[in-house]
Amino acid sequence: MTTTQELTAGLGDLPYNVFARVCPSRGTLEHVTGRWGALTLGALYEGSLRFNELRRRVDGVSEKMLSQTLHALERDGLVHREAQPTNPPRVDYELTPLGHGVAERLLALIHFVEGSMDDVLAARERYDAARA
Amino acid sequence: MTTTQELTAGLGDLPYNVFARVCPSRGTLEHVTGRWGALTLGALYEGSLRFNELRRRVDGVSEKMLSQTLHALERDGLVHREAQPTNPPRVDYELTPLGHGVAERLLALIHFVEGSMDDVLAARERYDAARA
DNA sequence: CGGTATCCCGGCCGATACTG
DNA sequence: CAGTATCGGCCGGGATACCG
Repeated sequence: MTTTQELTAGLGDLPYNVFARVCPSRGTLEHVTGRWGALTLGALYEGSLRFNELRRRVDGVSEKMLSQTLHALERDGLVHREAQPTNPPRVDYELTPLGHGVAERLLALIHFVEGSMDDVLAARERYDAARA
Repeated sequence: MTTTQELTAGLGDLPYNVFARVCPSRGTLEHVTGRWGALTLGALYEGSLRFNELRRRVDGVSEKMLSQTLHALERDGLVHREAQPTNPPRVDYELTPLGHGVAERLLALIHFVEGSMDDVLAARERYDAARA
C-alpha cells in the first residue's frame, strides 16, 4: 500500500498541488470528479459511445450538461471527439490514453463506494438515530 | 488491469449502480468527490487533524463548508469525530477504516491527475489554439 | 442525429456576526 | 478553539426552443 508520506512527500517541490487554492490541478480534478464528469468518464471506459448513447447511459444528464462536460473533458485531453461528416451526422466520443488512466482510477473509486453502500447506509441510520 | 467488462458486468444484478439516477450511491459519490469532500478526505489520509488544522490544509475552504463537509462524511461513516470536553475544546477528526479505503482510491486518482497536469495543460493550449 | 441559445430558479457557497 | 446562524450573490443546471 502507498503511504501518505509517499503521497504527500515533497509537495512543495512538486509543480502541482491540488490542496492549494490556485493550482490548476484543482480545476481539472473538479472536471474529473464532478457530478457528470465522473459518470461520463466511467461510461466511456468500456469503449467509444455516441452522444445520445452517452445520454442514455448517464441517467438524468441533460443535453446541455453532457455537451458542456464533454467539451471540458476534450479540452483537458481526456476525451477524443470523432465527427463523421455524414448525413445524419455521427459523432463518437472515446477516451484518450490519458483519459483511460483517469477513468481507471475513477472506476476503482466508484466501485469501492458502490461496494460500501450497505455500510454507508447503516452508518447513516446510526447517525440519524443518535440525534433523534 | 481490470477490464470494463468486469467492472460493469451484471450491473443489473448489483444492488447499487451509480449510473442510475435514483441510486443512493450517487449521493455518496458526490460527497466523496465533491470539491471539499475530496480534499478533506485526502488531508485526513495521513492521520487525525483538528478543525482548524484541516482548514489550513484545505486551502480556501470556509468554516461553514468544512463543517458541512465533515458532517456529511461523518454521517456516511467515512470520518470519525472525537470531541474532548476540555476548555478550550479540542476535536479531532480521523478516517474510519471505510473512509481510509475511499481516501486511498481517491488519492490514487488525485495523484494521477496531478502527475498528468503537464499533458492536460498542453492539451488545453492545443484545443484553444485550434479555435482561435 | 448532434448539438447551441436563452431563460430562469434553487441552492451552493462565501462573508459576516455571534456563541459555548 | 470549534463551531452555528443568517444573509445574499452567483452560477450550476434544468426546460425549452431552435439550427445544420
